[in-house]
Amino acid sequence: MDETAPQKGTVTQRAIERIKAMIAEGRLEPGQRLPTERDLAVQLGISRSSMREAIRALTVLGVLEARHGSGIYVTQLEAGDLLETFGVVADLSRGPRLVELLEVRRILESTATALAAARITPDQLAEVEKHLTAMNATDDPEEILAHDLAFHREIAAAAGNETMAAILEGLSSRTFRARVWRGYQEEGAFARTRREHAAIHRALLARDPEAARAAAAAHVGEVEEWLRAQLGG
Amino acid sequence: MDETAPQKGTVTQRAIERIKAMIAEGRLEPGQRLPTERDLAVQLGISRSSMREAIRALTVLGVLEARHGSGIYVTQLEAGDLLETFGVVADLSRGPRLVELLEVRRILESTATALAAARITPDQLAEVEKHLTAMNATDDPEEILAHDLAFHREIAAAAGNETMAAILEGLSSRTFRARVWRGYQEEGAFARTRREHAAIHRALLARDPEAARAAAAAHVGEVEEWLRAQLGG
DNA sequence: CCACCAGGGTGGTCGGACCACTATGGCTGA
DNA sequence: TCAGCCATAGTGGTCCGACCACCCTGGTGG
Repeated sequence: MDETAPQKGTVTQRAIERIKAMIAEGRLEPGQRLPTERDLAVQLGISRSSMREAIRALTVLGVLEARHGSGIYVTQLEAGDLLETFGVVADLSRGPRLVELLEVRRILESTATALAAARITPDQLAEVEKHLTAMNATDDPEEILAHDLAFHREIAAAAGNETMAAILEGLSSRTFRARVWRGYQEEGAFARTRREHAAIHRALLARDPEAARAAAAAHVGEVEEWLRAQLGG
Repeated sequence: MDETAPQKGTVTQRAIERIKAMIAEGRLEPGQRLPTERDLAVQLGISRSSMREAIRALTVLGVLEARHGSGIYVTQLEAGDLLETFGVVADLSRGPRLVELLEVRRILESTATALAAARITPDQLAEVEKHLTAMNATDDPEEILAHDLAFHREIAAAAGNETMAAILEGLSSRTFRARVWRGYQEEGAFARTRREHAAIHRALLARDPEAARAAAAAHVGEVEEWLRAQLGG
């Protein structure tokens, strides 16, 4: 019997787990710098190539950050860092799963908007209004989309739950919305969208959580139903 | 002027984007096999090392799957595949962010339970009851935790939204719950937990969505409040 | 005292070699 | 004839060593 080798999975996978464990146990603090790739490889008894694959994997997960010429650092491990990959799900989903994603977004966005109605500050509200106005003042689809995203992002931020905001960000990522919105807006949904945004804004202004929840749910629900019909027909 | 090189970011990062784009554009179907690492490296004009890092990154994201000796394949791109990384967020989050995660879970889980009350089949209900009974029949914390997880997983599955179920799975991952549950249950919360589970089951049995929503929200909310108090004190 | 810059150290890339595993096809034996 | 075995080619997994591109620091010269 040989008790030295745990030997499960690839060495790279083990290295990933080891580093994750070090962070989870607090032996590596957010923002802290790690040893060199070369040193880490020696410590874990693997080659630099395998270690680099592990580091790369943790980098795309938003756990580590590699700075060329400087070193490897643990990110701040904030919601935005770790949930950036959530956008990948939205970008690679098609068909029925798009509807499911919109359903999740409807649930979270309606709650976030309700919370925002109760907590939003005058400054944040002004920011929301800025994007609402800008959105209605142009005909450029690209610009409309940008302000639309910012409008909802500000509201999510005002809800005071960074994690929820980060998830919603992923569910509304540029490429995801561009794919769905394109067809939706081409059917002349601009007027309806404008009305729904106005309703959300009105609820925020009135600090009415229930109205805000309903308005947001209806807003996302419209797109959801349209997409469902697209797939069904 | 040289129009050949886009030259943004590292070559590995570019390779990741290229492959993601191929999948998003439908040039690579779910389950399909990719060219070999060596061929892919030649196609994208990079070294095999860099290509391997790109593949490893997409592997941990649940987009690709490498089978030793066989080849590299696109996953089915189902919710479970792509959202597996969501558990990392739960595992590496601490302090206030844990509360935020529980808040997200409360929102999604209450909705999922409400949907389940309306849609659950007799078979699924029997499965839920099985875990409920098993959970109440043992004193082994490990076993209780396992059945607790399964109890909620079955309910989430009955809601009929795989994406939501996958997110909840990540938010309830074993290590995440073990960390929070440990302290919570040590304070003699077993009885309360048992009562709350019974309430959820009763609502499912009565096919009462509103009661189910309330029971699930209260269930998660209890833990949420306890954790908030832990941090505050 | 400050601005500059050269050097060492870091991550990024490359090429090649070998190992571990899989899958295929032909061969063997019933 | 055909089922089962097995050599083998091809695949991903690992390692090594070299070089490049970039940063940061400390010394230098003004």
